[in-house]
Amino acid sequence: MRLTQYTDYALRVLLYLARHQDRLCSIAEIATVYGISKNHLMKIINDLVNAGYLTSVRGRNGGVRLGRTPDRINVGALIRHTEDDFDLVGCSRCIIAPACGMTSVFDEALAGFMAVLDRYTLADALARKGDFLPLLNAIGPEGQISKARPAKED
Amino acid sequence: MRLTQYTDYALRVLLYLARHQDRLCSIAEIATVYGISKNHLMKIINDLVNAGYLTSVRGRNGGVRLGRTPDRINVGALIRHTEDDFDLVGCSRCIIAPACGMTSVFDEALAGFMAVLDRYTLADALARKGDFLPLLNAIGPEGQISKARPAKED
DNA sequence: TAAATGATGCATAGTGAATACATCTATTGC
DNA sequence: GCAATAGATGTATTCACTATGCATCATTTA
Repeated sequence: MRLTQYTDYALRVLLYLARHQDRLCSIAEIATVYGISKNHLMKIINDLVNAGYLTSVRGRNGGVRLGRTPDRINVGALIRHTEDDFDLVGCSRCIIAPACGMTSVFDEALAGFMAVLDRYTLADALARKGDFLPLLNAIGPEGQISKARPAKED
Repeated sequence: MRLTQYTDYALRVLLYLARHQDRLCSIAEIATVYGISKNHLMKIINDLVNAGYLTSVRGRNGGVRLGRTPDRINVGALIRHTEDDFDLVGCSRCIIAPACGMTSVFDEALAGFMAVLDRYTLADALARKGDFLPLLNAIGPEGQISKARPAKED
């Protein structure tokens, strides 16, 4: 059971921008920090821009920033946006589906899952743990992680 | 967000066998009824046999049957068995993971999801909706569905 | 006007699941 | 005891989806 990397990256972008609300960040910068594909990230960011989560500025010295404050970005709503397939098991291809009691069980389980996510905003997630800026700042110019700061639990 | 077809098929097998507890069913029979790969199904069924969910009988006139009564087959436990990857987003590959507040949010959401499934057994699922045997019986010898009985909601 | 940066579309590659194939083992019926 | 049936197991191939790469266009600013 997994969400797509699409959702993963979208969250990382939002978290990063939430920590840098004072300035514009270029897509190249974010891609380098996380060590992921700039091209892929660009598509995700465009999607987030179109959905209103981000604001983009074109041209020289351009970049992106959050389109709303972190307390107005709901995690559940975001995931509903980035994940489009919530057909947990392939009921659409199963012949007993109309009389199958599992469908309602899964519906209820999914509702339980989303209910938790709906309770949190990006601001809540930021507040839940310590600042991760030191981790981001440990990234070298080529995106490699400085081993001086091992990733340990706080 | 999806579970694997592996889980999907495992559930279908259990539901089918729960409706035919009076006799042994061959893997070929189950594969034909659902119109799915017999080879793939065989591996899933073997897995279920090894886990104690099913009992198998080799040789001529052999087949499989439930290894426990439906009320002792917990849906949550089953899915934990058939799904081995619950790393919803790729936290293991994200550098801010140790300080990221999303991990605990996802842990909580996943717990909410599994909590619902843990509350139900196969017997509950069977009781939730009407009998689907008529649907299964509408299958012809080659596995095609008789269109005389459209799949409508009860 | 050139450089930087986002926007967009298409082609390619990687990954993992599903499927197919082959062979072995066990049981039953004749 | 032999042949047929049916499960057990391992390997290889196909397929779908995702991620990535590449090319090009659009926009802004120094």
